[in-house]
Amino acid sequence: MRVRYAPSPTGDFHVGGARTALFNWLFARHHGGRFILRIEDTDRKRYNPQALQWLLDGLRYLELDWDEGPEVGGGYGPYVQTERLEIYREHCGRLLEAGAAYRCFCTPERLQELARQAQQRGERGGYDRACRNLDPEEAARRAEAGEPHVVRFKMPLEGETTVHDAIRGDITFPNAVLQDTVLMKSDGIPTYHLANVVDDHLMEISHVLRGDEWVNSLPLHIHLYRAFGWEPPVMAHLPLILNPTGKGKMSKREERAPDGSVRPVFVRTFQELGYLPEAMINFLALLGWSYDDKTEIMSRQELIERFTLERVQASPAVWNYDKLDHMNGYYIRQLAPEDLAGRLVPFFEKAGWKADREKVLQIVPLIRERIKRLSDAVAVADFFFLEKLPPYDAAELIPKKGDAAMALAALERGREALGKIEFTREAIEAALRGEAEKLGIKAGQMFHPIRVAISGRKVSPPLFESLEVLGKETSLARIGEAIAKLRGASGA
RNA sequence: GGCGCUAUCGUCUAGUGGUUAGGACAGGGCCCUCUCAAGGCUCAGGCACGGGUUCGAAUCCCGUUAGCGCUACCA
Repeated sequence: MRVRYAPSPTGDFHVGGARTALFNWLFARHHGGRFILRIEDTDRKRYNPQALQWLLDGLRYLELDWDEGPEVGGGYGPYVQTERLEIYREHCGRLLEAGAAYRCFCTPERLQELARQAQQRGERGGYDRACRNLDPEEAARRAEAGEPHVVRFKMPLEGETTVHDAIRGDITFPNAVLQDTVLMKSDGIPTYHLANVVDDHLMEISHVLRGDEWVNSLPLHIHLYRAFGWEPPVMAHLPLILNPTGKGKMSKREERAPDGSVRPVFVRTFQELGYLPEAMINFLALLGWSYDDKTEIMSRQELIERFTLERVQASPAVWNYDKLDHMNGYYIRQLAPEDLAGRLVPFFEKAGWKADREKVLQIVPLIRERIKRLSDAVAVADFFFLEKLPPYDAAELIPKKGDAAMALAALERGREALGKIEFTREAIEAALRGEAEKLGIKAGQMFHPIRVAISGRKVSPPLFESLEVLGKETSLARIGEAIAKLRGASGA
């Protein structure tokens, strides 16, 4: 079995595309087939030279390896469509010769006018097939003379076309609504339809798994295969991914909110935010596919073993960031501490901190249950790395049902007690609890000011462990700063 | 507008004629607890509507409605 993922390099690698790639990849790996990557760059206007790199990087991040395609080659190349132009021209010629297609000399202006008139009538009608009945020999002469033209496919005018989709079953279209679609543009570059069909055949693709937005062009594709005298591959249209709002296809753009947060839609952004490839794969696999009534967490290997087309959903799926975050958090917690530490280091370094592995390894147990994305660790663990704590208000130091005097007492007694002990988790806890008791305050009221003093925040990783990792010197210094801040604020 | 696809908790889904309609995320509560998490227990929440077929429909058929997609010399 041979399947392909055939993206168009027009922009950033989108999660919708990643899902399509993943289903093809899982299908190939499950059946021991080949996964082919083909670049469909026939749209010169929207071509983006960075897109290919984004795509390749994204596939590598997700660990979706391709057996044939760019960089790896293969026996059916080239795998970039603009390097195959001669092949399409030759095949287009065959269609022309067989009378299955015709040259159309209608100008863009005429087409526009046609559309305008249709709209005036409240219709949407397409091309009027004015050139369909031109004498082929005369048309050939005009083309020879250099007259600009496109090549259109001759769709049947009457009756209906029934096509088969492996997921949806038979689908029937009245031929009257089908268009004489352009196969070859006036610049000699084929449209998607021609190039795609020709390549899928020549590359011996056995199963086409693509997005649902293509079902309406399936009749054209099937007629193309027939016109060439080819057997079409098994066609399967995957359910679309919808926006979290449920309104429309998943957005192709991501905008940064004023606070810098993003709702990622590009694979690159998910990677930058610290989504684990194993979580992405697992989540994406469940978007339009399921294994049974209980199992959701599945390794790459399990996914490969279990993936079948039969269990692919026909209905569209709404993207759910909460579920992805949950899953990513789960996978983060499953990571061995050394592994997690290694993955965290780049994020800390990007924040500008000296993050040696040893230190990160100490921090990992304190934060692994508190992050959903690797990048979250930066905000959670900042106080371990920062030389100077970000400014906070003295009022933050005051515990619940307490006042400045209580905070001050807790800090002063805490500092004194901590100064006298060996800095281990157990000793720290014992010392702090002891002081709380002596002061006649609740343990929480004792811990709160110290937490804020060492982390600069009301919410932090576990206090005793944090103190231990921070070390005696830094801890006492920060408590000292808090005392000074509190004294200053109380107007002394 | 036309054509096509789809329709089970808010969301992802299990379910293929007989089930107390199951699970997960999100939400509520309780437990654990130094904050926040994580974890455990638990509650609430659904077969779009209307007709058939059948002894019996979430499951099969038809219609309605709704959502989405396509309707380019873009893919």
